[in-house]
Amino acid sequence: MSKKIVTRFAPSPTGFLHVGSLRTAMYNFLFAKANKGDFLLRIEDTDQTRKVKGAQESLLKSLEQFNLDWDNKKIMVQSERLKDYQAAAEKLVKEKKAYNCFCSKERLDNLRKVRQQKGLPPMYDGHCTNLPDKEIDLTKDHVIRFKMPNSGQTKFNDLIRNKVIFDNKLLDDPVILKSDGFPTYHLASVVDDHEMKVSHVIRGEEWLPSTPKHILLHEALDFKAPEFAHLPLLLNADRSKLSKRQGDVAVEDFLKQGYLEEALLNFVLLLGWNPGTDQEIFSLEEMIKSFDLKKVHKGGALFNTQKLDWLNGEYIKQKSLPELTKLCQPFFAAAGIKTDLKQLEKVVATEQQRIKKLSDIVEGSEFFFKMPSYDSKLLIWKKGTVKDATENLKVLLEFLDNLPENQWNQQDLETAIKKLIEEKKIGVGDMLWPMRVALTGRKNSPGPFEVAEALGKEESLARIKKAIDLLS
RNA sequence: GGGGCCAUCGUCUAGUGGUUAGGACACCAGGUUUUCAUCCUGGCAACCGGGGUUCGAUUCCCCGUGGCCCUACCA
Repeated sequence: MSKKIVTRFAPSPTGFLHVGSLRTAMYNFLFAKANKGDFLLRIEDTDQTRKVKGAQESLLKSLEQFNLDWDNKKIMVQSERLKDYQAAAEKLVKEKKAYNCFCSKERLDNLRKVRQQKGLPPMYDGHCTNLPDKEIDLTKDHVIRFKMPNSGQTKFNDLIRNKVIFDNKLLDDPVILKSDGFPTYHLASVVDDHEMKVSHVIRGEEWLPSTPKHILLHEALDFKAPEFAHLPLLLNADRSKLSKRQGDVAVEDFLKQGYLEEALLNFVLLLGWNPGTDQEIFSLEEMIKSFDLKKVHKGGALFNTQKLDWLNGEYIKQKSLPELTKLCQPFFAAAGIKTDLKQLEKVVATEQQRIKKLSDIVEGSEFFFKMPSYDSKLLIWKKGTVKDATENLKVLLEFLDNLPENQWNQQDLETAIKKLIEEKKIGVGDMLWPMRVALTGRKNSPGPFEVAEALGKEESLARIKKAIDLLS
């Protein structure tokens, strides 16, 4: 039996969950679950300056919302493990695999500038590599740098990209321990991945260039390096790495707009992966069943919400009415519309097939709560034969007035009114168009029968009366 | 500048040493419908370029071009 599969998601608590991170977390989750392994969580809060209050809680909440449940009860938090990183760094120094560096920020900035002007790679020049012992004063500000080999190559087999090769002499000596005693990503992630027995590191492509450093670090620490898989990036419309300011990137933003978790997850799943079949809609269980890391793409994918809108519409159509109503309620509330759930359900029913996002529900159904003013000309059907809808509306009004209350539902209304139309030899549209406009005040809206039901008899009759007044 | 990664319709993608290069979204047209939406039918639309290898390359190799990422005491 081969080793247990362990993956991890390791976000930095610097803000809300990013859609790209959502995909990374999901792929890690799916790969682990597809292989009966563990999906672990770690918080990478080693940069004190970028840490945002509440971000960790928000990240966890988002993952829970998407049902990406992690397996360890206790989440590893890097800021609580400083001693381990320091010990690892000191061990490397003792073994001469790393060294103390006292170079000031000014010196480094200048070094970079000079080297760049000369057209050289802006690497560290090794100034502190072989400092004599007497010049080492550990009470002074310093960092620890990991010494990279200056010859040979580091190769590894990326699970998505296959063989990747780097020349060691082109690798910079990375800082692994900062002057504030915190580790950098490189050290912390290596120490932790080993500690957590991570078997597969699945992360964004931006980490590909530093992977040789991580492999060398594992080796220097006598750790066995995990497998690596570097995911393609999510891109803005201009093909740059997906970022804020070109639109929403936080998962929360999308949820606020009325995208459903299932739809967002499904959408992001398909950005860089597909099962090789025509299936496009997946439950989480189906995702786990079909997921295969080998089928992940190499090229980046544009984050284009056109297809997300479609997917979201599909998921909305699949919802049960009570469930959808509950989901829509906050959007109504935000618009100042407070009605009981039963009434709301009728309204939502008229819009379920029509909306792409939950937020569309408000704009689509405003007329239920407040009759908009409209031009009387709108009551005349352009394709119709009747120049004046007044007569038809009067017939309708009288008919509806006499319709028993218990027949006031979409089905019975439709049957009854269509029968009436036939008896009176009125054109279907000549009757239904003005009826619908009378009820909604809109050029486009749900059908007249469903609207009438949702509105109720009293309000429907009142609106038809008003339409007749408007015409005379 | 250096290094790495990548390259099929507008977008997400399938796929192959010989295919009418397939699907989905978007778009367009038609049908259904009182309107819009839904639904059904149809249509438009792609293998970055140049060299090889080969009887034959979209597919394999090389070069180029383009895009992206990295090049921090950020992750």
